[in-house]
Amino acid sequence: MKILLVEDDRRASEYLAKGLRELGHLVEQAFDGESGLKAAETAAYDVLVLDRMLPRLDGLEIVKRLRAAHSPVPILILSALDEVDERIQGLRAGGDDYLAKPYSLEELAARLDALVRRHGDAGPVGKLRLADLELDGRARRVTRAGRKIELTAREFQLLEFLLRHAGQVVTRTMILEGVWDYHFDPKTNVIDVHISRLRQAIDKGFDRQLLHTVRGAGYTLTEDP
Amino acid sequence: MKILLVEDDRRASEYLAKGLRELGHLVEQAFDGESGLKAAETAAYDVLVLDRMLPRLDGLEIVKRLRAAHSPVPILILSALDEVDERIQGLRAGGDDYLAKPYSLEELAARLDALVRRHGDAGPVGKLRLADLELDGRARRVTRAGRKIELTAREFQLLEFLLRHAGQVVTRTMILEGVWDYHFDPKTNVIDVHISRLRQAIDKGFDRQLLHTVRGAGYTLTEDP
DNA sequence: GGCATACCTTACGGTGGCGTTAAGACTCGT
DNA sequence: ACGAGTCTTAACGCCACCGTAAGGTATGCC
Repeated sequence: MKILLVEDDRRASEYLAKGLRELGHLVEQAFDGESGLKAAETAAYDVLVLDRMLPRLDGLEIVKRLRAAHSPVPILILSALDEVDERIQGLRAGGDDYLAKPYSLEELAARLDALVRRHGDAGPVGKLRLADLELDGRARRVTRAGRKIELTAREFQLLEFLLRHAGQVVTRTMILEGVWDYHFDPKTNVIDVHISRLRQAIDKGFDRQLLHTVRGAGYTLTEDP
Repeated sequence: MKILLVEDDRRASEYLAKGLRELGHLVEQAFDGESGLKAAETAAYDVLVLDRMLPRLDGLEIVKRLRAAHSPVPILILSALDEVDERIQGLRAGGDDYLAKPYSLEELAARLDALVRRHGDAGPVGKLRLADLELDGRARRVTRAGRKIELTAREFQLLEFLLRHAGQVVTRTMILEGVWDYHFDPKTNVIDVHISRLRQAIDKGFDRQLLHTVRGAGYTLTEDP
């Protein structure tokens, strides 16, 4: 999923970002409150991770402003302090969860999963499914009709993205932003190539095709023909 | 670990208890506040799970009394409500974490683990097993297909960590945190080396490989090919 | 039908992730 | 203080994966 991480400590930020990326998430970073808020307002994230103490604009202040603007995005707040009062302030400001340093990546990831799940569809943990195609995020495993399918990292990300938007048409631009984190047109056919490979992997040899092209628009993953 | 579960809804209690036991925990149950408090005062638990609303003695009241008696035991509070005020009250009373219904067993278990870990002692030791590979934490002994396998301390820790996350992908960052207790990137290939050695030890000479690489992500221990 | 556009497929070189080996640093027990 | 066992670092080679390009195929418009 797409995460905005706002943390001024460069080292900590890189560390968390790397860890989250390893887990298959798409992470964008901001290093001060102001740019963090701007990013949160501009792009669509599945969840925000905010440090409590930030230069230029405090973490809690960001939360307040976003909530004032009726942004429903789930927010997790990081803090150096494990004081009850700290946590309470975080929640009162509109944060959805709270994690005290030193945080373990594992716990952070688990809470993010839980937050996002609670906020959206209450699907079971990390499992996406369409017809007989199943994707397990935690095990990084894809099966179709029970048979295991080997995917590369990119292919996996792509499939995950498509599954998250199953039934709707996803445009190339959406894919570029959601999977590659490109905010511009690369002028190449990267997407086509990966879609092609993904198709081979998940649809080849099966009767019912799941990955369809919508000419002029993009692609869609659906079981309806 | 040893868990005290105080929940008056019989059905819910049984469900949670069963789930936690399946995860290898030792669960004792109380069905009203009074007996819950008494149990908490008498026996030593690794963690308490309290329902917010309880007959005879409210969950929050139990927390307050235990804290007043300087009991350090970590406490997680369950509640039907996800209101901010509810959560705040729980924390203010001295609870360490808060989980709103509907909770998933998985999330509950994860939070309990996190709570206990944060509170000090490292994980409990029991027996872990995957296919014909068995690890006995107490005896510090590993066997595969009945044959003893000699491991160094690090290798043992590493294997234990992997076994605890059997079936899911563990990233390098997770391993660094869980096994080395590094919260930064050492920029070396320590992990690779140890994985390599561990592989030699547990997989070499066996038909079915258990330790698999997930390129771009990390490693996974699983019996599925 | 012809043309243009959009899309698909295949091939290929570069990159970087991974595995292994070997050598040096460290730790602990004697 | 020495040595055996263990941990970590570094070097090096391999190969899977990614992205680009190029040529082929389908689709829609006139």
